[in-house]
Amino acid sequence: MTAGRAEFRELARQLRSVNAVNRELARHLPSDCPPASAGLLSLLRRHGEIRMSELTELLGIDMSVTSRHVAHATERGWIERHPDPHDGRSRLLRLTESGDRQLDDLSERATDTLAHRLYDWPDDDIAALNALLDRLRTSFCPAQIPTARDSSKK
Amino acid sequence: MTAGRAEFRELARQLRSVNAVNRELARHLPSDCPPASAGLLSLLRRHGEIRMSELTELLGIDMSVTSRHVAHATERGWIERHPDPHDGRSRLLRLTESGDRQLDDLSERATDTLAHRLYDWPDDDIAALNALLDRLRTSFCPAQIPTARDSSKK
DNA sequence: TATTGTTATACTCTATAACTATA
DNA sequence: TATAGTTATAGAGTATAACAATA
Repeated sequence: MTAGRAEFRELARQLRSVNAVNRELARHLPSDCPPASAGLLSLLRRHGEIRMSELTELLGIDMSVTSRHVAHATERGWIERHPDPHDGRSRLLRLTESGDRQLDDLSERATDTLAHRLYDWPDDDIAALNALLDRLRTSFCPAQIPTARDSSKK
Repeated sequence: MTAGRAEFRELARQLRSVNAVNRELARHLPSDCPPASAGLLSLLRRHGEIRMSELTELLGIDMSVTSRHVAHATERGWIERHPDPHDGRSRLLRLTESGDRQLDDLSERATDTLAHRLYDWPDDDIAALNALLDRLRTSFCPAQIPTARDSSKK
C-alpha cells in the first residue's frame, strides 16, 4: 500500500532532524576541514576519477558551489585537477595520497562518533537504515555515475 | 550483534546525502519562509508552549541562533513571545493562528514533494524509515521535553 | 555567582548571474 | 550556439564571545 500523507509529513520532520546529527558529526572534524570537504573526498574515493559536472550531480548542488569546494580542497592538497583528454572544457578530479590519508582520518572520526552514540544499535538496524537512506537518495537524485569498482567497464 | 565500523562509515555517507534531500524540500518553500522557520513552527506545534532554552535543545543549535530565528518568525507574526510567570529571565513561545496556517501550508508543500518523489514507496518502508530516524534523533539528542497533548489533532 | 536570552561578529554553505574557454 | 567551469555577489545558517537582566 502507498504511504499516506501523515507519514510523509512525519518524514519531513524526521529529515530535518538529521541536520542536528550532521552538525554533531561536523563538530568532531579537524579545524582545517569543513564538512563540505569531507563529502567531496568521500565521493571521490567512491567514484574514482570524475568530472566537475559529475561531482556536482552527486552532491546535488550548483556547480559554482562545487567549484569553490574543489578549489578549497585543491589548495590543501587533497585533490588534483587534471585536464580531460576527451574535452578541453572539462577537468578530471581525483584524490591525492594526502587526500586519501585525510579521508581515512575523517572516516575514523565520524565512525567513532556514530559508534559512541549508537553503541546499543543492533547491526541489522544500522543496515536497514543504510538501505532506506540509500533508496531515499536514489529517489531524489537518480544519477547514473559509475563507482570506482565498476568504472573499468565504462 | 553490534554494528561494525564499515556500516557506521556507510551511515556517515548516507546521512550527508540527506542534506541534498532537505535542500530539495527547501526549494519548494514560499520565498518569505526560510527552512529554519519551518523547523521552528513544526516543533512549536508538536510541543506546544515552550521556552527558548527548550526549543534550543530540540533544534540542537546554539541559543543565539534560536534567538535569531525566533525573532524572524515573530516579526512575521507566526510566533508570540510571552513572559514566563515562573522565571523573569525566560520567555514562552507559542504559535499564533497565522503561524498555524503558515505551518499547514509548509507541511502541504513538503508532503507534496515527498509524495511525488517517493510515489512508489510502500507504506511500510516509509514507516520503517520514520521509526529508524526517530531513534537516530533520540540517540543523538535525548532531550526530555513534553509534547503538547493536543498535537494529535488535525 | 549562575542562568536566560540577545546582539555583534565571523565563517560556512548555497544560489544566481556574469564571465571565459572550448565544443 | 551550447556546454564546462570559474568568479562575484548576496542570503541563510551557525558558533563564539560579550553583554543585560534575573535567579
